[in-house]
Amino acid sequence: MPALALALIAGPTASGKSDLAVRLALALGKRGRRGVVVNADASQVYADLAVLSARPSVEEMQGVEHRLFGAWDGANACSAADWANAVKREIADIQTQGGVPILVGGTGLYIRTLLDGIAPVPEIDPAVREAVRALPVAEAYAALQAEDPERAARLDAGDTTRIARALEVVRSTGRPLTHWQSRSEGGIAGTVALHAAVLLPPRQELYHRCDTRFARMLESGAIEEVTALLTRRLDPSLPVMRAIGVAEIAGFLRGEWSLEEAQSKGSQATRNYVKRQFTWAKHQFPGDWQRFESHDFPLERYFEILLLN
RNA sequence: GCCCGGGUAGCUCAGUUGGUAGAGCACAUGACUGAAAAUCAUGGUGUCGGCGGUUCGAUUCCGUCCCCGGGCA
Repeated sequence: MPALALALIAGPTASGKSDLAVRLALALGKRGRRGVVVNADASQVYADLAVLSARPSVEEMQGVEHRLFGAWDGANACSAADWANAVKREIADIQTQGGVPILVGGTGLYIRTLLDGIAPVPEIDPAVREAVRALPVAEAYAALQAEDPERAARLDAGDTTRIARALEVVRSTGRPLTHWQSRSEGGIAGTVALHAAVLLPPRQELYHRCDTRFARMLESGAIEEVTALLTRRLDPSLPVMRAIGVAEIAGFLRGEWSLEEAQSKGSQATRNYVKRQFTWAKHQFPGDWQRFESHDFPLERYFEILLLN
């Protein structure tokens, strides 16, 4: 049985990837195949963030089915593995119906987890997690040096996220992270015919688009969106609360800075993020995935094989 | 016009009792295994406003001019 087709359009924020995904779906439609766009972005997953995560609008979707956009309530944190499990079900479902899933997104870790799998670390005891995250970094690092010196040696002393993760894993599972990371489970790379394209438009152009994009968000409901989110009084450490723009707009709403400042902070955060995505896309995605540095990506030619079948 | 502040990195500002300077941010480069729009690492940035003077040596002291604030007229 031939491997089932899976398209992937990856790239940084503001690279125009969502639009290309829709165009690919429409092109498939013209040839009698059904393309379904599936979200591979960590923030677009949350229902609470339509404007701020630049979720495609109904018009932008152009009648193409989209899945896993706004699928999580902000009160629930979605991890890379959570997303991978959900997306696997969607992919299987779409393929069963003869459709072609078109993954689109910017979260490298999510995409890697889906394709290569991830270490089978058991669920972390919530009490352990809470206690670990309450520790100041220096203390957490000192604890890690005692409990998992091997991992501690490989981490920078200020890397709060990874130090907390390593510490919660040893404490909750009784084994160090390296033990679990010696193998990865659940990857689907070997079971699909993957057609991947990585978009990397000129940096300066992207930065410019980040600025206009955040300005437009402020005009089109981002402030209202954050107001609504704040009334939920969610744990500020939840991913939904850390999406770009939330803290920037919240500060404005609290009167800590002007709208103008909120805008420049938000644009700045977006640009910084784009740089990180760039570095990931360049070096972390498999080397045989084609990178496109120009803005006119030859969609139909590149996905020719998909469109012919 | 006079009196005060001030002029140092792209920005905001430290600092040098005279030995040509430094933080944060920006920017650049990179890392990335269950919160990843997260977290972190590394790295330059430079006529120290101009011109003179004193000095072995001035960004620092002196003179003068220019520019930006604020005040008084």
